[in-house]
Amino acid sequence: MASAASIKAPFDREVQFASKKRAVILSAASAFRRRGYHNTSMTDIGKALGLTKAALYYYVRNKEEILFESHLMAYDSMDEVLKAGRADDQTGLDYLEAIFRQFVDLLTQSGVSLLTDVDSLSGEWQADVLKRRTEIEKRVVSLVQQGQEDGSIRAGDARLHVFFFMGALNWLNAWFDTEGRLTGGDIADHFALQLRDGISA
Amino acid sequence: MASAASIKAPFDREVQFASKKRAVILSAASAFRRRGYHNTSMTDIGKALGLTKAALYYYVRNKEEILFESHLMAYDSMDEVLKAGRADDQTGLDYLEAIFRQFVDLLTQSGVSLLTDVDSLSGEWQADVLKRRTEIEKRVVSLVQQGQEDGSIRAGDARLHVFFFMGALNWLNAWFDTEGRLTGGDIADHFALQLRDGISA
DNA sequence: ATTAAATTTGACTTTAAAGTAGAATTTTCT
DNA sequence: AGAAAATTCTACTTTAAAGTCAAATTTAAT
Repeated sequence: MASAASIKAPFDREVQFASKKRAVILSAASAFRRRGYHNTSMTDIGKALGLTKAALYYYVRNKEEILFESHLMAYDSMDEVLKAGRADDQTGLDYLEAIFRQFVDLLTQSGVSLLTDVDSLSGEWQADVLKRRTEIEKRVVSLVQQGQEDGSIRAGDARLHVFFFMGALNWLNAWFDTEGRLTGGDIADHFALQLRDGISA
Repeated sequence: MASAASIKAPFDREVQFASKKRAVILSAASAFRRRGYHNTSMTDIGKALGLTKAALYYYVRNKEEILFESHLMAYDSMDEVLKAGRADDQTGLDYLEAIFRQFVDLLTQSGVSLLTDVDSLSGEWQADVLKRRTEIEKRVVSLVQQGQEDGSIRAGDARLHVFFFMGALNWLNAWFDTEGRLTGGDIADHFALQLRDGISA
């Protein structure tokens, strides 16, 4: 069994394989974000890594698996963010803001892509991804509700509150990397304020 | 020349042709919104109208033209909204809110779809669509700036203000028709408030 | 009723991209 | 060095969907 922290990791076959597979998925995800799933061919994905299309099939079963894993990676990152607990002195609104900032950071700085091509996934895989997304949405909705209970967030349909600012997050993918003069931090600051003012009590 | 208001319109061949072509595009746009451009085949589009795939080619040159026209229709509607002038007693913020409400109405009630598949358009067509979108964005940004000048909207990068709430608009497409219990009006009300609070001075 | 134009179709070709097979190469281990 | 395993390649097949075309049908006017 290979431990990620092991000094031997670079010589461990499983670790090698996993990290290459990960590279395939990350690179593809970035292309999907920029040009869309269907406008990115397996040949393109290979080329970006200096590989031939056929070589990719050593790491993944098919193209759909890449899309699937791209989605999972994004949701894993978001779950990770959501894991961090809330400090006792934080209001619900403060906490929500902190989470949202980290979401923005993920998208602008960590190369994580929130993809919209769920419909290109079939059956089971699509269901899995939608489940993950719904799960995260529910947790964010519940954060909003906590804020409403402690009086830091104004009343109103919590789900609509969430859809509004999650839209900003998704839309980020469409324009961000084409806008050179704004840093991820700038955007996080701005968006956090707009989120806060938009729903504070 | 066929006038749309003419009593003879139903017997006018050009009018017939135009309205059928329009139906093709609207129906396709709705499918694109729900399942995505590449997950909707010409056969699907035909079937939805009780036609065979080949019949569609009587109305459009190719599939891409449908996507192109879908985009244009959406932007035409938005331009229409933007045409309405501002009343003298309206603050910049009030005016922006009114515009935004109408955008929401378009998407929830008028069957207009704001598509994201710009990358599936090639060359000239893609450029045209992006130009239209940029144009609209600019006008909205300028509304925000007017609000900042009259003191109704707080300071800050006007483009970021706009990207935030335009994201909400785009994201609407992804979830709206799957949510039966909310009317377009509900959403417009809620979103208008969240927009307003998010950027008011 | 006939005719001409408009509309639609069934049956086809084309195309782009996914996916596969087996050979070739590189890496790791002894 | 030699063998075995891992990795990648070239060349191919398959597939799904776009797009075409000549013929059939429908519609509207004389």
